[in-house]
Amino acid sequence: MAYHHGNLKQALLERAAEVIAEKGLEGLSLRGLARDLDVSHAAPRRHFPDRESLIAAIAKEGFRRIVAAMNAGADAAGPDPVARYRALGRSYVRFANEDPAFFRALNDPQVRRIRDEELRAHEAEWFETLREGAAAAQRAGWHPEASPEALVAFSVAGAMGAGSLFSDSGWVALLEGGDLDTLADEVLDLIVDRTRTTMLETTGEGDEVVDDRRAS
Amino acid sequence: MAYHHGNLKQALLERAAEVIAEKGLEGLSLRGLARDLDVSHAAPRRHFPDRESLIAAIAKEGFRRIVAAMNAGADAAGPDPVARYRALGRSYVRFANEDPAFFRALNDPQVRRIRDEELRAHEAEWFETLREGAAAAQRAGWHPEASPEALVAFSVAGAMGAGSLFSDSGWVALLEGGDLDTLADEVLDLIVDRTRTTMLETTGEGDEVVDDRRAS
DNA sequence: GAGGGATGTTGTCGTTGACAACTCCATGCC
DNA sequence: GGCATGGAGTTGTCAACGACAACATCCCTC
Repeated sequence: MAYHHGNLKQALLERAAEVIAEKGLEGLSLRGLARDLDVSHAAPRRHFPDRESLIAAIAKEGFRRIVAAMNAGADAAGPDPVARYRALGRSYVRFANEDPAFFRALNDPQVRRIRDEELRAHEAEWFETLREGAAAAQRAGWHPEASPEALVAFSVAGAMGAGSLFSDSGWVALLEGGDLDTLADEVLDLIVDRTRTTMLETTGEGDEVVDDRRAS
Repeated sequence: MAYHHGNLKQALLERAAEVIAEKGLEGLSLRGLARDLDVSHAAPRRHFPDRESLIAAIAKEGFRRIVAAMNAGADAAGPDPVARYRALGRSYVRFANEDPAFFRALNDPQVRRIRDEELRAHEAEWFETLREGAAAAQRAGWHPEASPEALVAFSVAGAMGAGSLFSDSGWVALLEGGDLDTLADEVLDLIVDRTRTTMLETTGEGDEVVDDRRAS
């Protein structure tokens, strides 16, 4: 135990998440992590060949978590596709607030430049989660007039924008009044806009709509 | 002219914008700029005491430009407040595509951490531009049911999200089909959603609505 | 019990941001 | 005309960092 750390890779990832939360991504250094974990400055290299690969690993974990959070939120919202769609977005914003380190890692331009096959697969999975949620909502009568791809872009933009806005203290300071959670709910309402849903009379399923605001 | 550069400060800012466009913000180094401009490594220090102040200057210029672009777009959209509001967002997204260096600088988390009074003033000015646009649109009958602050948050989130989405080649690659400009227009339509505007019969001004898609 | 791979260490190099001390030069003032 | 002043640029240096190489140690397996 004196020589070998035991589980350095996991420890690096955990400490890295802490550092990102404290000082941001640009404050993350391999040597700093090594110091924090009492290993030599080159030890991290055994697990991550360079700084970028460590960041990529963090980002992958972030996508895993956020997709899991979104799916969990949707499942908690019940069967109605529009409610599920709303829960996807709400969970995304919630994640941005509750796990800012990972959220920042996901949207950091430095991360966005990384060309890593696995990372792109995780990105795509997140994207597809929103795509399928939007498509299901549209099949259930939401925005029947819009093109599916426009709804995808609208969903992605709305989620990323709301997440960025509410997780950035600088922007939040410019928002006047009220509870942030309430405001986020109102923004989600504007995005989802249930009045744009044409109720499908054939099934009647859309009539008893679950209120997903408190669901996740 | 051999000793003095003549206009090093401006040259630094211009070259910095180029570098950001090429390699991103993290690829920007004071020493690199000095090399590019054939001055000594410490020369930039006379104009920008540290790297952060240079980046802050870039970001300030970016906010100036984007506010100008948004106001110009709104003016070109005519008198209808909802059309003007839509043009604000459309101009923002257009700016994100046409001037990616400055757009990235604005939204970079590194920039968002900078505590610079002038920079915050510029941020606030941008924010207020959207706030006033949204408020005017609401006074003209747009989303009369929503709380004003929710509309502000929705507007900011929509603009930032759409800008981030369409200016990031990684996300764009996941969007299927079609022309990006058209898709951006459709997303703006979903955000603005003219059908949510209650026409004010008293003035009748809202009846002849300008189509602001081609306006800016 | 002898490899051999995985893990960690020491040492080094080039780059960078920050800082100090010095030099150059334009301008204004006596 | 000579000189002070301060803005602008230079050289030199330091600490921190990422990357790399060479070496050391540990553990597992055959």
